[in-house]
Amino acid sequence: MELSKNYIPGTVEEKWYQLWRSKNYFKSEPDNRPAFTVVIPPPNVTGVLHMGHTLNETVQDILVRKARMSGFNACWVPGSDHASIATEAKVVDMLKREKGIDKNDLSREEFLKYAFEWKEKYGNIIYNQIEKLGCSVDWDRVSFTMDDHYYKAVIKVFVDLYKKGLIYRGARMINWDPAAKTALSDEEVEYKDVTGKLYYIKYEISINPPEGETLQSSNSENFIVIATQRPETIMGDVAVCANPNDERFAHLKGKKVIVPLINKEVPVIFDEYVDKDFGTGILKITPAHDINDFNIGLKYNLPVIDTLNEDGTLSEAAQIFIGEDRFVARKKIVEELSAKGLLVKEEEYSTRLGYSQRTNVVAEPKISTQWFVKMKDIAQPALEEVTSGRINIYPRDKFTATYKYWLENVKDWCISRQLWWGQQIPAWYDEDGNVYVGETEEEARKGQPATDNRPLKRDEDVLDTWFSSWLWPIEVFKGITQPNNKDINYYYPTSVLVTGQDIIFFWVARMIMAGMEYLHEKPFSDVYFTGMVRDKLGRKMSKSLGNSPDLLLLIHEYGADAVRFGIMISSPAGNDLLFDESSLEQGKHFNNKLWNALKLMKMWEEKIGVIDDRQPKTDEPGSQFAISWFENRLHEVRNEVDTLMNQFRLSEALKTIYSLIWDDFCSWFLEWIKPEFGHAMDQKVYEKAVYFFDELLQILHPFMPFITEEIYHLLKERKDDLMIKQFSPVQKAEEKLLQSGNKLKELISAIRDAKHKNKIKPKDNITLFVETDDETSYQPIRDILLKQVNAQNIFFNQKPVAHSIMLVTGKEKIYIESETEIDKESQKEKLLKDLDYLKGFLITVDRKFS
RNA sequence: GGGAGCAUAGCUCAGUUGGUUUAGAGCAUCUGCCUUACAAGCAGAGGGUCCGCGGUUCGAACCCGUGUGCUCCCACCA
Repeated sequence: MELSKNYIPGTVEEKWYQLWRSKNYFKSEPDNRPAFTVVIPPPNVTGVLHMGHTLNETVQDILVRKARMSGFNACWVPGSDHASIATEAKVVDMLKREKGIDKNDLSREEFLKYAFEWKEKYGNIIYNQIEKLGCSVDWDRVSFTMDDHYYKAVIKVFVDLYKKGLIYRGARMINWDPAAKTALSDEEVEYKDVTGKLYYIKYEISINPPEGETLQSSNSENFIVIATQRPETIMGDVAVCANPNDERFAHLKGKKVIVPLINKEVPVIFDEYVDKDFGTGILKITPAHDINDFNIGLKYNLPVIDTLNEDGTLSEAAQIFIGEDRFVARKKIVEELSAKGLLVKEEEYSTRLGYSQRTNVVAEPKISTQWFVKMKDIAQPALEEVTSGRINIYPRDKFTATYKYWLENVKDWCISRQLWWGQQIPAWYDEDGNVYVGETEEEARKGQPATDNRPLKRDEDVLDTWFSSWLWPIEVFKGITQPNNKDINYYYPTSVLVTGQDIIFFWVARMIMAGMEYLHEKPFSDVYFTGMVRDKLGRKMSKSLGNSPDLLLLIHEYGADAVRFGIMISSPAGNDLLFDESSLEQGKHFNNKLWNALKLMKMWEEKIGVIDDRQPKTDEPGSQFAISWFENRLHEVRNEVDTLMNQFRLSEALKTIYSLIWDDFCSWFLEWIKPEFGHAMDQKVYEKAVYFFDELLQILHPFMPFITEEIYHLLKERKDDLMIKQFSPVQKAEEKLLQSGNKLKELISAIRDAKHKNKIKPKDNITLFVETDDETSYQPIRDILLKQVNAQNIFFNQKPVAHSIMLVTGKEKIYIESETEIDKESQKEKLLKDLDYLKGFLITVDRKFS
């Protein structure tokens, strides 16, 4: 068979993925074996896989494949998330751009039709990418958070929590996204440091002018200065507030001030909340647009004047600049204040603003009636699962504290969204505003005896995406809609969750809550957080920077195995990963190394039994030594790799395997058993080499599934496939053999080095001292040395003699080049010490013939 | 403001209870080699006040203290 010069991944990958799939290797059904279950963190249905997904998916596939080969019934559930706000934004945008349709002109049903069409059209992109990456997911279990049963489960959970009193509706200050025109949860707001401006505005003190007189123009006596970042909200002011201990404002007790531009009188109030030393020491109270002001407003029973519309423009309540965008209005108001001499100054101010995670616009604090989940009680069991160690988080130090802190201080979760794409809240209202909750309208009515047959109107809003994703590990097995079914009983709790640290609150914590609430059991035993993928300069990957590579292009260029290799080798557990294409290059080279080892083996295979006319091979003992050494090295590495993988140190596990294959197998073992030029390969030795190669391919397979399967089949004709080949039990390595092998490697390196540096001339005799009486123990070494270092003469002795002596120690080579005996005390001492350390070898270089 | 993590070669990182490490790997750099599996390779080389300072110890990259720098998370200061 003719093998190509280099490994070509493309067709090989396509071939094997289809074969594996057609043989149902990815499929899982409950059986007698222990389950190893992983649910994929569902990517957004209309998204594409970015490098972060690639890392997560690769990690999961490695764990799943390893488990599958280790006697587990491995089940990896793929799927996607409807991602309500993100997807809806995309559909709205598409409708406007491609069809010129405004969402407001569509009915809910019409819009959802477009949205589902969009999902059908683009929803398969991620599945295709998951496939190309080689992920062994069970395609018969693809789940989507808007599947019929899933939708029902979400509704059922809402109703259930409502009945338990854990869901309530109320007017609260929430974060509002003026672009998407929906409420957001606190977690969906990202705070960014920005340089803003602080405007110092004059508020005149009302002096109750007699009828008919206008207000006096300002002087230092009759106005105060208030600092604000948001002059466009002054029309919503309902008071100004100072600290009661602040002497400067004591004279204002009982007075009123005039809000500029709209000339509205508001009272001066006093509260300890105000920091005397910040700004001007007095602040305006705008309950509708600031959470602190809102709280103060509640305390002093102040009115709430919302001066903004849902889209962030000024409302009629603002009286001026109605309909102008909030930022445009700010500019105009500043101009007008300035024109009227009411703007004292403006200064640069560094602050933090909340941005909507999805639309990236500044979120607006807004009073709004929304649905909330009471978190305190359901958070408690979720906290205990982690603090008790029943759920392990990796890396532990980094995230356990964060997790605890959030749960201990958890706030209620705003779950209603003013969108259409998602599970519609199962609540109905009558004309009087009474609320009816039930899975259907009929049921909702039933729950409330006081109702007559008045028509009810359903709540227009949908639920937060995370209110569906928190059921993911349960409902992918229909655990909510069909409790106690065969799948949920077998697969739950799942084994490990692999996900990004950025969704620890959004998703991980809430899944644990849902698991405890509905199955009274944790949803997974281990949580492994991967780091964030950055570019090689450490920058976040983003579309705008153009530093986020296209996964399919990378696979096309390097092959899926090389992509997997590259991303794993540079991925220290839990730390951010700096993605550099050169690591993919390294993966490609590694493919080729494996490929060439295969080529060498195939060459040998052809020559087995072919007798040539030269001397029969003489290196039998050498090969035997090589075999027993490598066998133990293999055991050693398998133990190491198991330990590392159990600790999720996958990057280190891969490095260990890489060096086992490249260095120990290719550079040492294959060289040691290589027949001398023109000689045939011994059948038994060859078979052993094939066995080792098999083992290596198996250890590597979870990391690089395609090339390993391909080589497995090219190496030998066989009926089974590597992907489902079961690992043999791990054996303990024999220390002595490992050491002998290492010593021999050191020895060969030392002699090569000595030759390189001309310390040994080609015609030199090399005398090797071995601390043993047993000649057979150094015979193999002699064989290997003869072959490896091409020494003319190698002699063995049991005691060191004079002349030039080279000591081979662990790391360095010490040459004693004297012509005389080693009688100096220091040299003797050193020699003895090194001899002890060496437990073995000494070489002398006899310069007699040089 | 509160909390967490990190700091080791040009870059990315190992270094598991302090002692077989006068500090290792991969990548990058430089120098030789197209040697009959592999130039996607082989053989070599250079490169480090283990962030600074102090302490514990026979012995510290590792433990303690302190300072500096970076990163992340949380938090309502106009």
